[in-house]
Amino acid sequence: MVLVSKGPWLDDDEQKAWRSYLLMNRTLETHLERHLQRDFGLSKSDFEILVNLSESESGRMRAFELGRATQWEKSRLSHHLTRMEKRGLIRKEACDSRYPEIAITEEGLTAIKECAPVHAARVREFFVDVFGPDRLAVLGEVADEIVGTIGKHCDTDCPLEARS
Amino acid sequence: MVLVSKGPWLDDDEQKAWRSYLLMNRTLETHLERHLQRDFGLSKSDFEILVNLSESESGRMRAFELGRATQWEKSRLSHHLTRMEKRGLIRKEACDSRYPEIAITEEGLTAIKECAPVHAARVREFFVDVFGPDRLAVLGEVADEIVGTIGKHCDTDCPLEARS
DNA sequence: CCGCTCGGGTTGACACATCAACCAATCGCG
DNA sequence: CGCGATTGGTTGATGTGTCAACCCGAGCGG
Repeated sequence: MVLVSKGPWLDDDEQKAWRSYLLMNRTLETHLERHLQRDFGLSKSDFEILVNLSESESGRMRAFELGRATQWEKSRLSHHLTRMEKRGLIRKEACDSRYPEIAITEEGLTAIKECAPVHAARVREFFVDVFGPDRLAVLGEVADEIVGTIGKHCDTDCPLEARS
Repeated sequence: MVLVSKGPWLDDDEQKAWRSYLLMNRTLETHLERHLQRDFGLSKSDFEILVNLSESESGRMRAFELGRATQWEKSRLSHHLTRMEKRGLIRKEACDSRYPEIAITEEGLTAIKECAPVHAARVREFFVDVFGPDRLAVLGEVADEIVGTIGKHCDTDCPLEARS
């Protein structure tokens, strides 16, 4: 346990930074997601699945690989995959006499190929370019530290099932 | 329209930073929210509403002031307030022969007073202290820039109703 | 006075996330 | 062999967010 030097409460600067961060998050997320939805009819979740599938060699993965890649809970994954199948973006194929594989469809492939560059451009415009290379590098470092810190904390603390 | 110097796609460093950022977000959010829920039975949304109410002088606000403060859509706000009323955290009072005011209840007040310091401590531990003052200051700046950039972009572009 | 629009707010339908319970094939081990 | 534990996956209930439609009291032009 770290001795908290300044007490548990946040001082004004810290509050301000934290709230700015929260606001940035929400703004970025809703902006990106709104456009994704409006222009291509895809949600952030759809996008994430399709990216993972399309980046794999065969365009097909076992569900739990997707789970590992996305860090989703299995039930969320299952639900979302059935919804995506209904919309024709993916297919569940029972190939090797066991658990099904998830395959991207033609439709899903064209969808992701259309929207990925546009999405990347938006990320560049509103995130990468505003940060600039130096500050972006710093952020990357800190982000990894934070993930590491929480990870360590959880190892000794909370019963997350989303571990490898 | 800015001429994108390096093309729409992200290079490796940018990809890495962006994905680190996304992962940090998810990790932080789920961690904080999970604990808030587990320890106090409050969601992030509950917390946000209660903070705003408890920070106001009278402990009561008009719904659309909450809307302005939280940047939520009005329907989300309405739904969530009715749910919170059912749980006894707030009350809707029709006071001045017009639209109702939202008042925090005793129960809501004790809830927020209990959980706020613990939550703040977690934010300090996993966010503020990992960043450290310098990097935190930088982040605050960038965050505001990004919010500003998206805001400007939206003024001339998208029909967000969540504007003052 | 009538009919307008407009702003604050509610409602309903639907998409989505989470939790707990369940199912079924397999593996370890007696 | 047999049986319990584990693993990969599904299901249903419930809480939450979003969109579009609606409601209703003001203000206002005629």
